[in-house]
Order: sequence, then structure tokens, then C-alpha cells
Amino acid sequence: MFLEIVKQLRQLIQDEGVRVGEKLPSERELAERLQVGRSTVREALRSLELLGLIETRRGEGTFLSDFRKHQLVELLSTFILQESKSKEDVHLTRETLEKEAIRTICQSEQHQKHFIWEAFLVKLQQEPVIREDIIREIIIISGNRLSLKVWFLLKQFAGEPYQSEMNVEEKTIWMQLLNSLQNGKEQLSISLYHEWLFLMDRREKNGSRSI
Amino acid sequence: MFLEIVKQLRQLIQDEGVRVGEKLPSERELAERLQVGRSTVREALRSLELLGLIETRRGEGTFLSDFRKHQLVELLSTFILQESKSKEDVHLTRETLEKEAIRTICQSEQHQKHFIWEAFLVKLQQEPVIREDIIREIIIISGNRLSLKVWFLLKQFAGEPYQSEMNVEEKTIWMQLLNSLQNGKEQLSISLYHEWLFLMDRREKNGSRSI
DNA sequence: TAACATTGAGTGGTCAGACCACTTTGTAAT
DNA sequence: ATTACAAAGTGGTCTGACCACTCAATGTTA
Repeated sequence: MFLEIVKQLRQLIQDEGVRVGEKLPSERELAERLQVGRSTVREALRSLELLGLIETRRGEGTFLSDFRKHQLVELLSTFILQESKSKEDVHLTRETLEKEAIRTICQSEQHQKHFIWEAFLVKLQQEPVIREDIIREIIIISGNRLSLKVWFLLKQFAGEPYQSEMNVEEKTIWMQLLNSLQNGKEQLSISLYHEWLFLMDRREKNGSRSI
Repeated sequence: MFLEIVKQLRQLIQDEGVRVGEKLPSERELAERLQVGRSTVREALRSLELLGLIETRRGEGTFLSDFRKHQLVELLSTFILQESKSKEDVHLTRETLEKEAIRTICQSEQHQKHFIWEAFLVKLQQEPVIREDIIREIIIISGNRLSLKVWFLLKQFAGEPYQSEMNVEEKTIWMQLLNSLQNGKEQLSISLYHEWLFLMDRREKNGSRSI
């Protein structure tokens, strides 16, 4: 069973003391050492590669990669999102993550530290202001990397409105929201966020009011 | 690249409308249809198998399996969850989804319909009361299938506390929470939920107070 | 007719060998 | 010393060949 090979590979990596970034034995050598065919070794290696545990470079070899780069979310998303036909669900879940980021920021002491808002302010003041950039900044500030990853994926599925830029109305709201966040006013922040959503919604229905 | 084949396989599954438990085309047929060698198809299939997305039975064929059975968690958790920050992220994201479900229920008109609460009540009144079942019911009622799926995955990472049963204290809170939900009281519901989280937290630190 | 045994087609599991494209390294010519 | 070329090594892919197994059609027997 090729699962056995996966196991043996892990054992071999451990015994050999292969460290992150270092090279593994070649496929042909592994096949000989594990006493199996090369194709069997490859099936195991490709599985580990799909998981993001190893990295292969043609002509060079196979390397142990940093598993902090794991592709868990990416992988699962392709299978989860495929059946979730409802765009509405994607939207709602994405908005959930955004709102929670806002709440987290307000409830933590983070919002008091001025330097945190620097990047945010810069993005909001320069032209053009891309929605995606602003929201991403908010989630980064909230500090939950997993949320950020999930959000990033959902955003890709959500498509349009995020890739375009904010109009004057939206920017006004976000300036208020920034202020509200800095003062840790949760209720007000959420209200402003909802107000922004409402604006986006109307814009989408009315057609090309943007740009 | 074999990643391309993984992608194409997904597409094929979708186009063909293969459902969970049903049989996929044979490796030889797939090779012919995708215009690649059988070994390449196998590398892709074995990867999906390691993820638990398909199941192969010698002499019979390859079958689409329920993604909920995937062993990804077991495989990756040893690598990923070593940093305590990761664990915390998982917890927080999971709680985010749970809270949002509560909010959604309160804000919709759903909570007024009595029949919705039947399954919930049954689960809460019978013994033993498994935490996981209750929360799942809440998210189902909220109606966001995508959230449910993401939550399901995170729950597996979260591990312990969810698989055991509630004690008397917890059940009391949940009876109140149920009542609060039925009346659409958002603030109160969230407060009760937080109270429950606090209880779980304390229980975890104090050790084996449950069962 | 019913129960059993046999056979063959189809399937995944594995292997060996052959190319290909690419990278690295060693070697020879300049 | 630099450059140009050749060779070895590596992953990527395909082919064909077995094996072990399952299942269903077929044939055989009671």
C-alpha cells in the first residue's frame, strides 16, 4: 500500500535528519532503498506535495518544505466551495469574518496603539482606494491569520465588487469607521460597516455607478 | 503537471454529477479521456485518496467518498498546530462562526417558526447532550451551509471539548439560550453564549470536571 | 428448477524500462 | 581565467506488462 510508503518516507526523513529546505534522496534512490518501484514512490511523493509538505524542482530534486505553508485551506476550499452553489452563503460568511475582525479590534487593546493604523491610513488616503486592500488591512490588524486565509479565498469566489475602487461616499464612511475603530467603539463600527454594505449593495443593483 | 489533473478530475466529477458513494470512471478510462498516462492519473488519484476525498477498492473501482471522512486533520495537525497561535486562531474562527449563526437566527424571521426548534429541543432534552450536536443544530438553523462546512472542519481541529457531553450547568445555560433565541433577543443570546464559553474554558483548565 | 462451480472481463496495485526537459557539474578549448 | 560543451543526475511522463481481486455471466450439477 502506498500509504505505507508515505509512512516510511516520514520515518526516513526523521532518521536522516532532513531539515526544512534540504534535499531528499532522489526518486530512484528512494525506490531502491524502500524496495519498491519508482512509480509507487512517486505516488507517495505527489501526495505529500499536494499537502504542501514537500516541494519538487525539475532537474534539481525534491526538497522538504516549510509545513507552515501548508495548503489546508486552499485544498479544502476547492472541494467545499464547489458544491456550495449559493453565492449568498459565500457573501455572508465573508461578511461574518469582516465583522468579527472589527469586533476583535474594538475589544482588544490593539486599537489604542497608533502605529498599527499607519498602513491603514496610507491606503485610505492614496488614490485609488481599492476595497480589497482596506478590508485586508482590517483583518490583518485583527491578528487572526486563519481568518485572513479563509477570507482571502472567499474573496476570490465573491469576485467583482472587491476589485474595484471606492467612491467618495464609501471613503467618507471608512474615514468615520477608522475613527470609530481607534476609539474602540464596537457598536458604532459595526453600524458603519453595515452602512457601507448597504451602499455596496445599492451600487451593485444600480449598475455602473462606480469608477 | 499533475496538479492540473487534480483540477480536471474535480471538473469531471462536477460535470458528470458524481455523487458521494458513487463510482468514478476507471483509471484506464480517465487516462484516455484526459489524454494522459495512467501513472499520471494515479498520482492525482492517490493524492486525493490521501486527503480522503476518494476511496479505492481493488477489483471494484474508485469511489467518491464523503469529504467529512477526510484524514487531513490527523495528517496535518501534527505539523500545523504546533504553534499555540494556530490553535488559538482555530478556536477564535470557530467561535466567530458560532456567534454569527446566533446573530443570524435572531435577526431573521426564522426563529419565530416553532417547528424549527423541534430537533434542537429533542437533542437538548435527551441524554447525553453532546456539545457538538447542539452547536451543529444552531448553525444548521442559521441556514448558511458554507459556514456549516467550514465549522465542521475547524471543529475537528479543535478536538476535545466538543466531543464530550454537557454538564448540568451548561445545559441550564443552553435552555436559557434556546429561549432567548426563540424570542430573537440578540444581545442576550450572545451574552449567554459567552457565558458558556467561559464555563468551557474554566472546565478545561480545572481538568476532568466533566463526566 | 435451484444451487453451485467456473470462467472471463474489468479493476486497482505494482513494476520495469524508456524517453523527455531541465539543472548541475565536470571537462576541454579558448 | 573564462567560456563552451558534454555528461551525469533529476523530476515528468508514457507504455506495456503482470498480479490479485471482484463481479457477473455462463455453465454444471443435484
